[in-house]
Amino acid sequence: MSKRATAREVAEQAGVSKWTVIRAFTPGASIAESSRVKVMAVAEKLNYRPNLLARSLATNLTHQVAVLVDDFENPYKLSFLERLTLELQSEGLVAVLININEHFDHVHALLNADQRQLDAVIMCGTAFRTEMLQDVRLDGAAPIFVLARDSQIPGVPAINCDTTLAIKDLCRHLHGKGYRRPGFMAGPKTLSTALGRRRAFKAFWKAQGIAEMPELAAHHYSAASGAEAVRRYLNEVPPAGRIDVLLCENDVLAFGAMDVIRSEFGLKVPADIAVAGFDNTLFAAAPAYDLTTYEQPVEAMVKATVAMILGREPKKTVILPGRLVVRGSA
Amino acid sequence: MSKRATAREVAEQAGVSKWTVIRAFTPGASIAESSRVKVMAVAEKLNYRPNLLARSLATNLTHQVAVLVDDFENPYKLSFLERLTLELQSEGLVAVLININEHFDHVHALLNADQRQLDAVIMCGTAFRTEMLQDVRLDGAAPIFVLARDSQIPGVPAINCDTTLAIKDLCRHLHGKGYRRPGFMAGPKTLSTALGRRRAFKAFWKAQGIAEMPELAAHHYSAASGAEAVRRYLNEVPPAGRIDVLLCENDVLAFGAMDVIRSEFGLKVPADIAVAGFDNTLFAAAPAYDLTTYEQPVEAMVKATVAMILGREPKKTVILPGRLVVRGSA
DNA sequence: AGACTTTTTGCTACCGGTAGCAAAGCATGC
DNA sequence: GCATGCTTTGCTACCGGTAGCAAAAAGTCT
Repeated sequence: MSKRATAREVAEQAGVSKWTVIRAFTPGASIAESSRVKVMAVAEKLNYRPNLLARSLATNLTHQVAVLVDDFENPYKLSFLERLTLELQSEGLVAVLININEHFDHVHALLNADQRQLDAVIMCGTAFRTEMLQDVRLDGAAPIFVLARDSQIPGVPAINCDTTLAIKDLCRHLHGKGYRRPGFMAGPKTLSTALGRRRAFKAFWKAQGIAEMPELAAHHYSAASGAEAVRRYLNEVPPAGRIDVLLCENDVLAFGAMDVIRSEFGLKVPADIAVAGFDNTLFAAAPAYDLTTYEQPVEAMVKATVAMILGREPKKTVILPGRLVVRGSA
Repeated sequence: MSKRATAREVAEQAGVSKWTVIRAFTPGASIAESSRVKVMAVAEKLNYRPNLLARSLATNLTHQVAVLVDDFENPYKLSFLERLTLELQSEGLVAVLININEHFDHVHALLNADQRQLDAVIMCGTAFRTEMLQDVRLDGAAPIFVLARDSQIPGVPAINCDTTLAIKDLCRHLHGKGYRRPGFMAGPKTLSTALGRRRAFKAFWKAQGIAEMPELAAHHYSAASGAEAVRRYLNEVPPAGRIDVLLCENDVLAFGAMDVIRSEFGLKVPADIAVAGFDNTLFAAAPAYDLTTYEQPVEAMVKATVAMILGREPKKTVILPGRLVVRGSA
């Protein structure tokens, strides 16, 4: 009794061929209303539903999309996943969540996605190295999209927030507030996204006639790394020579930085050192942090990605503007 | 050129039958070393890899597991997802992430998972109502597991932290610290998990001769709801009659509560009102909150779940002990 | 009623694998 | 040289659908 009913079984009981059963379940198929009703009654009785696996094999479409994630320390990723799954599901697609790590890297994940015949691959991570992808031969494989990050790979479109504009907006705000000794906290150096943000940051302040810009390096995108970087800086630099504002590459780094600035050094944010972040994580709004930050247009980015996956929009890199969120920390 | 190579094509080029090609890719299959080498060379040349979709259709095993999530506001869910995907992937399984919401409820998700022939369903959510499942007829469908929550459904095992023990541990700690006017903040009332926690809380304090225990009701498991609940309470109750410690059903509620207690009412935590949570979210350790909380044994829970999915362990409800994490907030 | 059109139904071939049987290939013992 | 047993290979049937053609049934017109 435990086996699923198939179209053939329904057909037998309804006294039609299995193709008529299939047609009853295919919207727009040519079938007489009378036999549709008859088939549906039997299908209901036998609890029949079409096997999507078999359909996928025949149509070469799985309606599944791989989502590669490597950064589970950033709560921001959760809202991304929420929006993304929501948007995919509303289009009849489903997300296959793949955790990228030392044991299962991007190449593995792509080959796996390919073998599973997934319709598309969304790379939604931070730490991956695009060079790795050059070596993979994926002839008839699923199209790849890079979400919330730049893409260096030819033919692989990126869907990203306009970070140059974002950094400029943030810096303009900070400059307007009167800060003149800016510092920048960057994540892992090898990443191109980080490079772009840093470049924009330096360019802005140079244009304001400010050349000195300490750079605090965080090894990972985690609060602990942000904390460590700012701890090192504050231990090295005496109060007189310190920065008066710190722009962090993302909110999580900023949280770690604020924790150390306040708890370990007894300094005030923003009075002694102002702090700004990037992402507008859930916690950024909490009074405990009250972080000035920049919000990525998550919904628009996700919609653009899904539109490309569905072929509604041409596959090409899209850069969307975000929104400056001013709060008390800077 | 863009189509994927199939076993048949490899077979033709290698001068063998397609079954020999398949055997070359099947560990432990009976095949001569010489032909294995020959096949592999051609496969490499044509960039052939077996089509897992076709395999799934034939074997009735997809090696995919549905993970239903409905609570994307809790950063804790992210660490759960990380561990879960890691564990699944290490066993050759993959997680299909399904976002449960008003438009796509559990019944939809289960039917969808069934049609996609997924091997198992993990319900990893908070707000779903188990009653809904009673109506679904899933004859030969995938086994369902409830993770990090109780299960009321007969035949559906739960893998959960021992919340009764947890609440007792937490309360014992709070009592030991001298608190005598406890309050409890509960999430949505209809949920059985919430009921269990509340019951354990009341039982403990009653045993200590304390009968008065205000209950602050949060409508969702979100910081905003936690904030709102505590705001309402503090506005209603004059300082003299207030609780001296608040145990929240999860960390996120506790964060919201602390925000309001400190920022809106200028009270000190723990001096005026101590606060404790549940989950040990990433942010619980941050100096800004420094939250006393209880850590669920995520890794053990996830391992137990996957072991049952793989059939290594009998499918039955498992309750695992967690760990009290004492910090400054209580 | 017969010719013609349109709708409905059944069919073959296929998607790319798996399962397990039967035949072929090969080495060994007598 | 031949029976014997093991390894290797090829085969048919199948998993549960889709695609599109051909035949059958129903409807329309004169």
